[in-house]
Amino acid sequence: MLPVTARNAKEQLRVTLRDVARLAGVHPGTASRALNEQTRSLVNAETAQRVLAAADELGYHPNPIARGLKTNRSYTVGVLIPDIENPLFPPIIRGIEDRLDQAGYTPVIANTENDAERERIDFRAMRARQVDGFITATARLDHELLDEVAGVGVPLVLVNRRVEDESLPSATADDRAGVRMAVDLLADLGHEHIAFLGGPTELSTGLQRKEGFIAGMQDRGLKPDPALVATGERFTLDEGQRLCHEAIESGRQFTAIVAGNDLMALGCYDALAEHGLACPGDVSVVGYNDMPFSDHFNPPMTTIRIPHYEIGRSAADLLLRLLEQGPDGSTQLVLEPTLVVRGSTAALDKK
Amino acid sequence: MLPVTARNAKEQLRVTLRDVARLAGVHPGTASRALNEQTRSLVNAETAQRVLAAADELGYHPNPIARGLKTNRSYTVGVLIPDIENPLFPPIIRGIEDRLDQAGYTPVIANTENDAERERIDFRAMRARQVDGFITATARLDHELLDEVAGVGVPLVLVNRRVEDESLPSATADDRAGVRMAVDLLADLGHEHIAFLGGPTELSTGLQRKEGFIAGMQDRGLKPDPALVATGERFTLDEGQRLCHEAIESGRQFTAIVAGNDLMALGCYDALAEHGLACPGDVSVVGYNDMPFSDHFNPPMTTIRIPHYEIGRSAADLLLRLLEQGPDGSTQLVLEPTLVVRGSTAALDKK
DNA sequence: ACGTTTGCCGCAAACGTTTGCACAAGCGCG
DNA sequence: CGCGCTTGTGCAAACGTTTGCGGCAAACGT
Repeated sequence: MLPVTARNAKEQLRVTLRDVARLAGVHPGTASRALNEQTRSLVNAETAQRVLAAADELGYHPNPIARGLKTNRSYTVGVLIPDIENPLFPPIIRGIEDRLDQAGYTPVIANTENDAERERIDFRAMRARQVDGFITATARLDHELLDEVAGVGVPLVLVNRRVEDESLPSATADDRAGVRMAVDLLADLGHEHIAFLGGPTELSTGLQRKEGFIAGMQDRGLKPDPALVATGERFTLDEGQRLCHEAIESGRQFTAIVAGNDLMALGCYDALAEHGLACPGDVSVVGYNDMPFSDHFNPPMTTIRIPHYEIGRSAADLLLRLLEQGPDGSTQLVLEPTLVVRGSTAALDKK
Repeated sequence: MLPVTARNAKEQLRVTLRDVARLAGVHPGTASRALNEQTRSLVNAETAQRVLAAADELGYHPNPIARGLKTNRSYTVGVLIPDIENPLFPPIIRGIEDRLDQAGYTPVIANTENDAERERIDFRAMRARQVDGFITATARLDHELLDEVAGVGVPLVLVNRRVEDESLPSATADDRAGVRMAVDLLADLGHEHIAFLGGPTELSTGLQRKEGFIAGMQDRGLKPDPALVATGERFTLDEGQRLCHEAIESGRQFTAIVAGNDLMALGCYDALAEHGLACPGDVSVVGYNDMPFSDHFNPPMTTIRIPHYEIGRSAADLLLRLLEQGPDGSTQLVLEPTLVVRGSTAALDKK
């Protein structure tokens, strides 16, 4: 036999549907119908009102676990992030979270550390947890995983990534256009020997930026030096640094760098400095993403701004549409990037 | 190796305990016992083996929702972060996630935007979602919320924050010691007029750093100028900038600043620059946290390093202990900070 | 030989919902 | 006045687990 207070506390903790049904003088089933928007019409308006009042009085909140068991929905969505320490992602996450919250969904975030195996594990774990859908910024999705998703029919949208065949809905910025703006800026400043130190081409961001670079160069009548078009294995500072070192040590001549993203650009800063090269004095650098703080680096970074928050929000939006209205083709949402000129680029000093 | 992938994928959709039991030729109840570490001893070793094999063959993963319904546990913990865009937090989150994953728990992260109301909402929402415990970096916990937590008896640990009465377990760095190191450095460099531009004193981080500053100054025989000890409303760049402006415009003389955290220090950079003051030429600045990228700012920031990742990990550790072994007093885990000298501090130019 | 323990395991009742189905009024209509 | 139809509600069976209880052998003690 429990002490009264303990029982009270316990019941306060867990006020169940049965309790509100009892208070309202109806059957739990009826209470359930009254509480749910969609089924409320099935019950007498007056009764519904009574149930709502009772629920309110008791401070009833449905147990999502029980509900989920019955409905196979968790009102939860998995969010896969490749590297949460990349400042690019927090704003995106914020966008996703805001939009999802608003619709009553809760994001469950996992950090895959850019590791395919870990990605797979997180993915499975989340599916086991019955997430209703996925938003992923890690588009290294191998086909096995893709099939798994498709086979189960769980909605998935990509954020800041795309897949080649455009079979998956996505919210991204126009990467090709973005780096063309970078190339244009550099060309306008008089640079002709421009290196591209990009990210892995298995990722759309890596591939499209590289393509954009090549195209942009050709448009300006410049010939990209194949030895100066490198692709790193990850979008990290270290990789940027490594690539930049290699470029310098290759002996090829260049006066500007278009980096795969801001992190890689930052790596270039380091490599340049280690070789006694000044930025932008000797070499101009432009990044990509305009991630938070890139205006505070040394020098302030010239980069391509993409609307982080909106991209996240849009991705969530896409997913919600999928969740609530079923598949409607795969929408490819692409937002416009803009050029932000700061201190890491300078006009070429003609000698 | 792997069985036929298609079948694997299909069956993974929903292979239930009943299926496993059937394949193993036992009752579902028995299968359940065999599958769970703690109850495995209740079933014949050979039978258990058979069940395990069956589970493996079918690729069985228990449905956490159903399990949670029965056991009142979700194997999920709520993580409350005040500002996910502050680079300090991602590494902490990573630490939390790593440790939690390892124990089979999933973190559910919410970003409270430093807003008390939103904090309350997130808190409630998570409780409704049956999280087993909380890790929170937002210690603005008002008493109502605290009572709520205590009343329900749901475990909670603070990360990078503490409460005055030490009634709540926490994992933090030694804030007092940290800023004393900052003061010592500055004093060693010859500075006597040092400003402290800190964060809100409702937060332990704000309060303790301020106290550490006063104590550190006194130890060095310096008298803090009350007009130069300011406390901002938030730990943000903007607040740092505002405070620094005010300090400069106050007309009081100072040659160094101890900032509440790296973000605020960055704000000081901006304010100083706007007033044509050089850092560290005219004014030295030291931050706090050594958050990612503070080595790449202009100038590279002198700051106090705290072990972000370990703090997160330790917090998770504390919570797990609470979860699995019940309350054992409130452990206050405090880790040691270290001084990182970079370019934002310089010896005072004696005139 | 006969209780009694012991070790395994099956049975079924939960956990808090949702939902198909049945059923009871009430009502209009022929 | 009975027929069918609508509207509102109750009933009970799920959803996939865990777990107390009891049963049934086999092993044991005397």
